[in-house]
Amino acid sequence: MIRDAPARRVTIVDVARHAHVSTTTVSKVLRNAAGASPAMRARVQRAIAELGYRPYTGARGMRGRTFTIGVMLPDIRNPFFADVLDGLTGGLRDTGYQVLHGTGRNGEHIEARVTEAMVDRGMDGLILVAPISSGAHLERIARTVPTVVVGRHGRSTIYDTVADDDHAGAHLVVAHLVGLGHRRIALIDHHETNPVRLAEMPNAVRAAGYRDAMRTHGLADEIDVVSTTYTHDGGYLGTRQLLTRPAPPTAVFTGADIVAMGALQALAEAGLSVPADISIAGYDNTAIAAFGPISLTSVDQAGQQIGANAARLLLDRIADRHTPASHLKLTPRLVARRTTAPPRL
Amino acid sequence: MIRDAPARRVTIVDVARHAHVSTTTVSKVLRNAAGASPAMRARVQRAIAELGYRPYTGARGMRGRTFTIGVMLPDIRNPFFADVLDGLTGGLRDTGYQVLHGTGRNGEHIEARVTEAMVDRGMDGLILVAPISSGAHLERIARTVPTVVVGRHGRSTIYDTVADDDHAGAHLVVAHLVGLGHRRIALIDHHETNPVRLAEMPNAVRAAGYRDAMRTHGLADEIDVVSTTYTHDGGYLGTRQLLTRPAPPTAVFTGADIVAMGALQALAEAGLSVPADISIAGYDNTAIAAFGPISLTSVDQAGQQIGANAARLLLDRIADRHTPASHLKLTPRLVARRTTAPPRL
DNA sequence: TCAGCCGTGGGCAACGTTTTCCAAATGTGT
DNA sequence: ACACATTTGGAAAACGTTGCCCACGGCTGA
Repeated sequence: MIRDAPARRVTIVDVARHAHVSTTTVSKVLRNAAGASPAMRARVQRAIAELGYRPYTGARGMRGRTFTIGVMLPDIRNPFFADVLDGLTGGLRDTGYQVLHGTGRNGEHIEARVTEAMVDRGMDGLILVAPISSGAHLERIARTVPTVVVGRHGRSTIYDTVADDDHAGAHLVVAHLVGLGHRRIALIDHHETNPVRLAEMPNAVRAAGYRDAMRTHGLADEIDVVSTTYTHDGGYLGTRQLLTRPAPPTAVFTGADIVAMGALQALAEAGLSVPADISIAGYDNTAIAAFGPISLTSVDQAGQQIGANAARLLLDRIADRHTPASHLKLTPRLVARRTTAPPRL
Repeated sequence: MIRDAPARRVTIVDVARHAHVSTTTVSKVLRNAAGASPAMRARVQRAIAELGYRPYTGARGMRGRTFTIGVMLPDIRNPFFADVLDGLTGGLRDTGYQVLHGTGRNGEHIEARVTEAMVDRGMDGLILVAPISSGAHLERIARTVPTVVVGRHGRSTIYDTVADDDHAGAHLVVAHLVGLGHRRIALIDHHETNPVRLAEMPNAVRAAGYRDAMRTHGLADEIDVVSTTYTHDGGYLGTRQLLTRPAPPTAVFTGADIVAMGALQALAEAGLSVPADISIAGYDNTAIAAFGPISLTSVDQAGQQIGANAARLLLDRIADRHTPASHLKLTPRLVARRTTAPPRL
């Protein structure tokens, strides 16, 4: 025989029998609820340890709680989300909640599947990181289970949000580049048509911030936006497109570090050197930006803090569903590195 | 009032009442089990759609299945694991299973918490990617729920495994470097003392493969191993250590791409250029290795395929728990790029 | 015509836990 | 010693789903 018949799981009934008490008492000890004497507690604890009992979450769920927090991440490859996740798990440590995550893959359909799967599994709270779902879907979810949305700028009354101040972040970058003497500053943006998302998604807000900052610095005529995608390939293609301009930009602001990577690759292939020929700035300050040989100027939006705050808000929301929704906006910070310098001449 | 009282979830009873049938019939339709006429099916389907009913997984779990596959990832930052996850979810698409993952953080304690949480949640199958837990723990898990272990070389009779042939991979790298003319080829390894893991963990097998290959090429005397950790910092520190050698190596094989990143940084700081002064090879062929400005020579272990195979094995294992355990070993491939070249002189 | 057989739909118990209620036991103040 | 409050432990009913049964009706074949 290759593997034993899977031994029946130890249940609360087994523990009760083994400790010569009722299941009620065991349950009280488990939840350390009132109504069990210290002596009983000790006895039950011992039985639990001896039998290696672990409560079955499915059954607990049927009575209301699963001690599980679901986290929807759009993309496991973006290290910024890893920072957020670190902050989250840090904030949820020692709370008795277990964090499980699912990947939405930046697809509306897959994202809906993941979030509904989490609801179906009776999770006690949800954290949705940079979701692309419609506001209506988000509100429907949030009405069912306490929810915090990270990295999106809507001001729902139903769910809390934590986001980076992307508008300010874009201003930081433009100000930095203008300060270095640049005027032809282009933006590589993530193409977006949906009007709701156009207002709420970080990329849209960054783009708006860029336009606004350009105008503020009297560079309204130099506004130049290429719409691609927030991917390595998007940065590559967008940059190639920019290089065909009659007067190519002297600096490119990419809305995300990965996009900047694609841009760097396109520039290397075109034989242009950074920052001598052209300056590049990213957004997110991911580990790769800090990496020496790359040394990308970027905007740090403090993923860990965002995650930690989201965790805190979620715990508050679970504790009381009736307080008004909070909307936190964290201030970003420019990290100037070696991919930005004054333009030639 | 800020948010409505969370509406009671629609249950199978509601559907049954709405369709004027029994819950049994609804259940049959849900699982498309035999014993329901086409007419009934249609009626029930309509009721389900009208009410927006979704089965509650917790209750299903109590009857045996949760349609959930749990994936333990050690570290969400390593893009290689993202490849594995892509392969996994690809292989599990359209099976009705939902994938949820948890992070073990390369900590024995946290990893145990995550895996047990998955068991507690009644998951139908588990995929453990590069776990660091003891073999005993893994077998205990696998006895409870169908389990596939990815990236570890033990040959358990209880769980299936899928791994890269790390021994062969190390041979590929050494052969490549020797072919370029290198003799002083050092290895940066992950420090490991636990004897079981020493035999089973990929890093250990890579190290063994390195030693073996060096001997094969008559370079037994040149074997030089620095033990640090498989992190960026580990690569940085290990490389600094190697540079203090009386006769520093002309080539460094790092057991992972991230380690190579740290190495590159240390070399850049030391004013050495790659590959003119020293060659560097990594392992995993992560996206960053392929990235133009880096262009790291690496070993591709086909994360997607590993994941897809793990998914297939798991589905087989769920279908039949009694077939003997399979142990797949996938052949890696060297991807030579611009960080390796013949040594000076 | 009738025994036997399917096919169809439903009743009901079970899964493991929490929680409400209740009874018994214990303690307190006279 | 007695009434009364408090503490302690347990019985039992949920929670939502599945799957084993069974009953009923219509058909088949002799």
